[in-house]
Amino acid sequence: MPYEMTDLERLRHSSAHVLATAILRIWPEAQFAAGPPVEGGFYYDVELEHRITPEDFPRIEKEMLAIVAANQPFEREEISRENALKLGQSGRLAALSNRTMPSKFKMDILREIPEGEVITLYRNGEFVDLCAGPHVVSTASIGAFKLTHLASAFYRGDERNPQLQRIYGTSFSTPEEMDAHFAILEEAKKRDHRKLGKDLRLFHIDDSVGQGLILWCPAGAIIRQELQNFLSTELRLQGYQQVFTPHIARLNLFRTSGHFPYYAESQFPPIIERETLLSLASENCSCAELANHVQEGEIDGFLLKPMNCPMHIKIFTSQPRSYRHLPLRLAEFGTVYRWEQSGELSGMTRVRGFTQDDAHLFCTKEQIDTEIQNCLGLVNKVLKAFRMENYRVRVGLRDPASCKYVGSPENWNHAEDACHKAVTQLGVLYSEEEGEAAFYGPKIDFVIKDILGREWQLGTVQVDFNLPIRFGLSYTGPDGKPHVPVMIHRAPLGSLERFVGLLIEHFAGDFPLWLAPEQTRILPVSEKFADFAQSIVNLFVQSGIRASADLSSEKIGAKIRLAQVEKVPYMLIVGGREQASGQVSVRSRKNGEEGTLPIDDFQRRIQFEIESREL
RNA sequence: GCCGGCAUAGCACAGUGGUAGUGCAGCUGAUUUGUAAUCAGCAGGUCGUCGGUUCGAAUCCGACUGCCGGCUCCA
Repeated sequence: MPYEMTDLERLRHSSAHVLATAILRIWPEAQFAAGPPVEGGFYYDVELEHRITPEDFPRIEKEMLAIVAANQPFEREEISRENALKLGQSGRLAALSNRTMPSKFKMDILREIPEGEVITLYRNGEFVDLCAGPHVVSTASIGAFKLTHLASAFYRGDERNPQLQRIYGTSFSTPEEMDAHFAILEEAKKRDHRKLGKDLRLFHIDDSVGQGLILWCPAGAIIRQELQNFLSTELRLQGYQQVFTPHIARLNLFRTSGHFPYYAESQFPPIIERETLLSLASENCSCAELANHVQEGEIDGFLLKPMNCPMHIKIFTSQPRSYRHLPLRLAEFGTVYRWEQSGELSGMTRVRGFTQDDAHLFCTKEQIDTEIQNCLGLVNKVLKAFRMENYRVRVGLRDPASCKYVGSPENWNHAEDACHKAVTQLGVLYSEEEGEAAFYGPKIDFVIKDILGREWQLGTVQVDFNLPIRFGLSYTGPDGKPHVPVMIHRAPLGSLERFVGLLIEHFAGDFPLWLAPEQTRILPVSEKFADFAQSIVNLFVQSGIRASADLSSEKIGAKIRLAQVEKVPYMLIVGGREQASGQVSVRSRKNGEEGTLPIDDFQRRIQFEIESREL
């Protein structure tokens, strides 16, 4: 598929060629694979005996600078497949001259190019590369560049292939743009939720508890609780009912749902009952045999739930249902556990135990369209409440070539149609992507972009024609006959862990008042006014405002500084004048001094700000 | 999981084979303060864990654990 490169991508792609040229000047034997532009820069994958380290960067950058200064034009040349292969055989592709070793990766890539497609070379100076282009006019167009970091990557991302050294860099047409880029990176580093989470004591991950398992500290717990309260209110308004279900369930439940065999690789291993284990041990059962028994369903056990749906289904089936009960909307802040690969874990955004703001809607086929629309409306409303508006909507459809999907084609068509209609009605930008559906049904994902341009999947709405069949769900219709309901899974925030992680970065730790763990701090100018300060705290706490007093013997400047650093939204400075008049001197974190107000007035003001969830 | 880098006090860091340090935070005392850091003292460490080399290891070697960056973007 032809893809239009942006000007910046073209510049960075050309920068990758300059990087390769520079590396070849130092190590002529280097073998290159792919060198594309990426978000924030470019890279080139190289196979080289010498292990490149950051200490090599100045040397490579010096050569790159010389190549840029030499103003080498990029020349495009069409070539026949035979001649390209000949060049590759003599090591001339991605090289400065002929070499003893053939350009193996380039020849491999060459063989992948479909018959009939135009094959092109790009040259700058002595460097020749097999490349579809396009490129900038000349190396001098690269106004600023810098090598940034190293990584390793398997050729074509397949771990059976050779391991290559990946050298990352970035480039821009002017030094000013590059400075701005690094300034943004610096800012992003300050906003990193892993750093802020530690500084502001929001959460903690402890090795002795386990990788990817979040401990919510008191301050973080307040934020989570506020989010849950906010959502719970919305759920009540939209006719949901909240439920609670356990963290584990019998393995057979997940065999029925299909999660166990299908997601086995991404689940914590099953828990086998002690008696079962002892009896198997007495038969000298090996681990392999045990695993086989579990796999084949010959013994039961328990599983940490990877999904909440089967439990909600069991609440659905706990009593006879009729069409009058539908739609039945069961919601739960349900914690699920998934076995993410250790290298994939990161802070709160990629974890092994997380809490979904989950719900399952049981409805009739006729109700699907309305329910999906309402779900999308809810997600939209929630994201707007945080002014997280930099997102796109992705509709995941079947991959027509794959047979991994469960459910009849008719049902899939119906579901995909309903998603399409709902997204269209929502009136937001969306893309429909084949192969992105879940195995049980099509889905609509909300993908949000963070400050670094990384995309995170948050909210999701998924239609499921499959589970109702697997669990034999039915309701009595107006005709008095049983009918199969349709299920919709949906989570507006996705997971509270990931959402809070992104929220920390979104607000850079400066939470709006309604989310702030400590909303206001009373700062007496001296210990003489400690009692007055404490009385204000008591008053506020009784009214549900999160307040505390700094009764240390520090000077007022130090108290203010500490409150600023700890990102407390409001500071109330109190001394003799305030005590005499029953007032407080208000200082806001954002705007500094805001003048003196009667205590009641200030209290009303922030209560309004809290209740309206002002940003 | 794989590759690379990293691991020293609660946090940020110094210390490259010879008695483990600095700043902030903490505790104690003094100070009683008016809008972003008052002063002094004290305490805090099996230098991630285990093993090896050495007269001697935070430092050199190995394994493990954890963290960070990558591992999709293809000529």
